[in-house]
Amino acid sequence: MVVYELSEEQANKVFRALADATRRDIVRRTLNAEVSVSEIAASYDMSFAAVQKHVAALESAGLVTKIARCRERIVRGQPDTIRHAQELLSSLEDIWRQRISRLDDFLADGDK
Amino acid sequence: MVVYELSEEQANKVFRALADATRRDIVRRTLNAEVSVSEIAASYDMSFAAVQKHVAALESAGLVTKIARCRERIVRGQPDTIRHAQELLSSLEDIWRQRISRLDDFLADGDK
DNA sequence: CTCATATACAACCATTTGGTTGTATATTAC
DNA sequence: GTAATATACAACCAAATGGTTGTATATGAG
Repeated sequence: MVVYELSEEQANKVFRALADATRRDIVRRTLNAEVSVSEIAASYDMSFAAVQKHVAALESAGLVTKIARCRERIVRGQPDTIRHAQELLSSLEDIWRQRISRLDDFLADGDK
Repeated sequence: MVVYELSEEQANKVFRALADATRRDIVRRTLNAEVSVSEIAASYDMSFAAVQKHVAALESAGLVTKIARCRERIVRGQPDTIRHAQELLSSLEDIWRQRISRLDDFLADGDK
């Protein structure tokens, strides 16, 4: 199984993009249904331009994509990028598990 | 099973803390073995104080804890917080899966 | 054609971030 | 006691972030 890992720079962008409640909410909405930038902007108490910037940050991180549909830009959440972030976190957890495993081996060895 | 979810503010801190390659590396090292702040600082081409700040950011996010051992402060990675972050990402993926599931239902309904 | 809508983007500004150096304190080594 | 080590933390600074307003362009409605 080939897994396309995030580069360090991509990982920075993805986690940075996720470090904001508004952006996480935009990701949720765009994973749940097709929405335009205007529709997204209508939900938040900030300017259209501010929401546009949040969407741009998510797009740059690969967490959403935009496609033109007539006048509108439809924003789509990208589950693959979320999965990549999960895999990075899993690799951290694995490091911890391997350490525990080594510790178990050491204790077992001490018993013999 | 009770899962302690991250508050929005905690989630912001956790993802913000993970959005830096040096900090991710510190998390890896502290999950792998017990290390002091000085030992961590020796690995990076920046001042001790800068590394101290990175550790403080990780501690504030709950990704590491510090315990005093004589003069040293031993930094420990906290796998639980990583798991909480994973769960947040899983909940995003679930939203997408539920959407696909709804779409499948709709298509199946259209066939009958 | 004209008007309204949807988007893009530049310029600006306050706050936060990520680094620095300097100083202080506690503990260990001699 | 003195010197070296480990940490903490304040003050400072440049760059990035997250918001704003203003302007421009493209598309759809009448």
